[in-house]
Amino acid sequence: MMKALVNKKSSEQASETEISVNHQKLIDATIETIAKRGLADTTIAHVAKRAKVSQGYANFRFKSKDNLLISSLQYLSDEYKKSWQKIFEEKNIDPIDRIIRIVQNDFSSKIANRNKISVWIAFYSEVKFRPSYLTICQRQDEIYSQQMEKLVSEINNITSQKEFTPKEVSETYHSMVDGLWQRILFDPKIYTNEFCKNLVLKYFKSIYVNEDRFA
Amino acid sequence: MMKALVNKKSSEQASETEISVNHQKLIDATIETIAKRGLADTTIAHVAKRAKVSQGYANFRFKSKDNLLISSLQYLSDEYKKSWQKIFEEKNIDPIDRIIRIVQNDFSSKIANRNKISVWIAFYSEVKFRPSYLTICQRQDEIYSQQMEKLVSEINNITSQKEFTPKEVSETYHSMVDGLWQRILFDPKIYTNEFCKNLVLKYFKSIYVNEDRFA
DNA sequence: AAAAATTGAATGATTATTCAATACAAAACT
DNA sequence: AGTTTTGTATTGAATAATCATTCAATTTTT
Repeated sequence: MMKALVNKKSSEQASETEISVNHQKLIDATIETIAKRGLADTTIAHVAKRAKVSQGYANFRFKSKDNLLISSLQYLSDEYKKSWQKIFEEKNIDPIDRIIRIVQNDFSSKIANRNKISVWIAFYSEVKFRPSYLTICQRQDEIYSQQMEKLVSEINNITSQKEFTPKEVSETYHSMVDGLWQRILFDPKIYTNEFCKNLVLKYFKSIYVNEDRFA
Repeated sequence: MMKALVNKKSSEQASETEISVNHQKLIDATIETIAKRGLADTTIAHVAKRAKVSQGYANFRFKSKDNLLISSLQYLSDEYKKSWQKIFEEKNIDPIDRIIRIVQNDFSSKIANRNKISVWIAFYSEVKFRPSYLTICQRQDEIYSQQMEKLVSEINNITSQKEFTPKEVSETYHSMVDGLWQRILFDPKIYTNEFCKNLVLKYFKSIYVNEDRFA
């Protein structure tokens, strides 16, 4: 009923947009619910209530709870991907500045906050048992790693750093980010975004010794 | 009934040992069940069946499912702790050799295998909602970090490495390990234990440039 | 008025927990 | 030694709660 009122406001738009509104509201509500209660305690009833639609509708709209969860993970993944794709696609930017932008993004408060991280880890924890979760996570990793290696390769060329291969640097960075995200969840007082970002920059400094921008 | 037969075999032992046998059987079964089915799909019935006791008994013995899960996490944590405590306590060992032993342990097949890792991450994912999980994980981390920093500090002294503080090196190492464990879960073909171990050793090489043992 | 969107109560499946009944071991008694 | 009694360990079926899913009824839009 309250729902209907809200929709009425945008009733001039195409019905597809209408559908998208509810679609997105449910995905947002799912992510928020997982963040607030954990995946184990995320029920259709909770999500529906938060999205202000009926329980029956939530199920009807996504066909199943499983499907709603998969869509939410996909959304989260797309959101993250967009944020780093933008940086990789920027023109006329020095490779080192670009990688610094990547690090800043990975520890920006929009990406690396306790709510988002807890949702990521909730999905990670089920990856072994839900092939669809695994596929979404792997696809994301693959493209990120690919672009990252290319970028590191450019930096290696500029700096004539020979000791560490692009793959090694990229993998090390990636694992550090994942590990630090986890630790933000454990103890956000100690692992502030600033602390994490600086730790990673210092890692780059250890490899590209003469490069001041990593300080 | 079948259970009774098994118990009879060891009936000469003290009854406390008897109790411990079932206690441990249930904890083992819990960890195995989480590894095989995931935390979300781990029911008392599954655990009891795997431990070959009745469902009622499993609950009775641990008072509640929650309590059984906490005990299992505590067991896992203790097991891991023992493995690195042993290395930290070894006498007459060079600091660099000691840290290499630590790395070897963290990526030994007994510690860093998909089953164990999936159980860890299952618990991690609930850390935000279960204070008892958080406490267990934090306590472990704290002691590990403390010993690690002390060890890195010794190495810094020997090598007169000044650029990176013990805390920085220790945190970086720790986050890399957590991140790599996660990646072993995603793609064990690429992230073999050997690959991970070498990546971490290479990180140390980047810091302690003149030290050949990290190669 | 017809079609589409949305509701919410009913259903059936799953599951932690309880507890009366049983099996067993140890102790007490012939 | 054998029998009975007592206390403890264990069972498994019943219970009650939770939850995803369904769908007939209602509301809204066209």
